[in-house]
Amino acid sequence: MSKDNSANILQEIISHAKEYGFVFPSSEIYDGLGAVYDYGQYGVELKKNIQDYWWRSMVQLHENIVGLDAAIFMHPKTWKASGHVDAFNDPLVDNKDSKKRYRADVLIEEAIVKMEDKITKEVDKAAKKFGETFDKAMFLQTNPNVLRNKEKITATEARFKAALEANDMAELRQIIIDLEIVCPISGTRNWTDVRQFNLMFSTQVGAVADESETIYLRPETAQGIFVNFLNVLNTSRQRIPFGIAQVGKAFRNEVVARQFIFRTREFEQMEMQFFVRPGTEMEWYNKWKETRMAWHKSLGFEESGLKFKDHVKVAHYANAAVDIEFNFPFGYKEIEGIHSRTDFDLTQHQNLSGKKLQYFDPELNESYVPYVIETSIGLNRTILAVLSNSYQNEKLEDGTERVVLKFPPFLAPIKAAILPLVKKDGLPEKAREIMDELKYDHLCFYDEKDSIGKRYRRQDAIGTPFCITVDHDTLTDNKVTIRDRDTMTQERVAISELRRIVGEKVDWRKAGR
RNA sequence: GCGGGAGUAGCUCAGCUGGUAGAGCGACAGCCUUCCAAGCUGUAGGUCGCGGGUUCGAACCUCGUCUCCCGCUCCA
Repeated sequence: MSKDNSANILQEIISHAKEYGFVFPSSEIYDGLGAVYDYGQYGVELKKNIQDYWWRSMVQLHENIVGLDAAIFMHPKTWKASGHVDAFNDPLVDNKDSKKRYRADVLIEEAIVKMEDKITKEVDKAAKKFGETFDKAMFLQTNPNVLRNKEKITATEARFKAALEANDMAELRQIIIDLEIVCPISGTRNWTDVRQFNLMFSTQVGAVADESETIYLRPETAQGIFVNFLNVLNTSRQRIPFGIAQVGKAFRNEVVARQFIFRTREFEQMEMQFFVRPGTEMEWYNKWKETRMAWHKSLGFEESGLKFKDHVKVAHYANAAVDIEFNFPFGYKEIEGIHSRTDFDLTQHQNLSGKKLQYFDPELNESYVPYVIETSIGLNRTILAVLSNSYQNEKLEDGTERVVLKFPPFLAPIKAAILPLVKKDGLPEKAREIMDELKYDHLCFYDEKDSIGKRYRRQDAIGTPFCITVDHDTLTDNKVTIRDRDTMTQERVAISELRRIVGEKVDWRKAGR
């Protein structure tokens, strides 16, 4: 697929999502707010259905997983403990010629490594020259080249450290210039100013500014689970291994937030932290890897549209990490991450809070800080995946086209449309009767406007799996036709059977089958 | 932030060498219709992203500005 074509498909999906009430750009009447989106009448249903399905799959189907809904605001120390305060304050700098962006601290660190390499080379050279008589310790202490480089490293590190601690961006830039660091792409030293990038949004707690305290909007939901570990452990009668699941908003000041609802500054995560005995973490890591992949397949995603991608470089809190990637219109991108977080978070919280965050294991007769396997999926990304997987512009045999969203029935916003064939002869009244009965089980849609074909296509466009049509025969035989969205075929069934038939077809147990 | 593209009706877009806005689809109301968007009638909806300049006159030329989309580093 060409890049143009795939870009067009994303554009089509964005237009369709807006036109049919799935996703609207935020604050559109004020020219919009970049990379923020609102979910419309059908979007909110789709979102809720995906969320419910995840919750049921994780909490309802696993006796050893319980739910939690922790607040977005958390004690500031939380983020000190988690490492977010220190690890996600990246100074960024651009090379004006190559247009490439770098982390200023990484550039400087790399430069320091280069200096160290120089020393190593000098030592190797000398070792060759002097052979067996070579005294490495002596050489390191006396060789002028080595000493000069050593001095440079020490000086640079001191400057670097001081600049980082003082948050002095101008000084960081000056270090880059003084070290004569060049862009590996363009080879030039044409650098922009260094700018601080803060991952976390901060805000003030307290109505009076003077008395207020800066707190953060959580950048991940996980920490709410960790700080409640003891509370849940003490009240849920769960024993290790067990998990805590949570769905909620998280906020990150992304450098660039793009690609529709794929990467936004405000987003929703569906996370589960699974606490295990140390030493068994890889076993559970692999189990959750497979379990989560199977879940994605159950959404009707093509097997070829999903793949694992191991992290080469893992985050500061993890010892293993893998992404589940989905083939979006713009390529394979991460939709879920599975991390082995070790005992990093609980240990950190234990240290900072002074509370013992441990589990007494009766089998081992000892206490330990549990290890954690995290599954973390982006709800908004899943919505986009479901949308792009479902969106189809079909060419029909009769030469016409139709746009249809082939959602798995259990995810569809509207489960059934109730349509009187014509708007007279008592058909609307009969259709209303059916509507009033079915609406207690499912979200249904009543429509009597325009030709029946037009109404079918309207429902196709929002992914309604079933259209129930009341015709003249219905008045005497109490039967209706039920039209299948995907095959467009119809079946005549008794009204009394509708609840059962629709109920079975939209049952989430059907997922993946 | 840098580079590229684009802003005209809800959506997709047209609008000539500048002469103060149009289509299709959609929406709404009604008519007609016994099953797959294309029958008929009517209605609503736009200070052409915003501001300045040139001009008798700007959607169109010019300058500035804003917003959105795509790419780059970060991540669910």
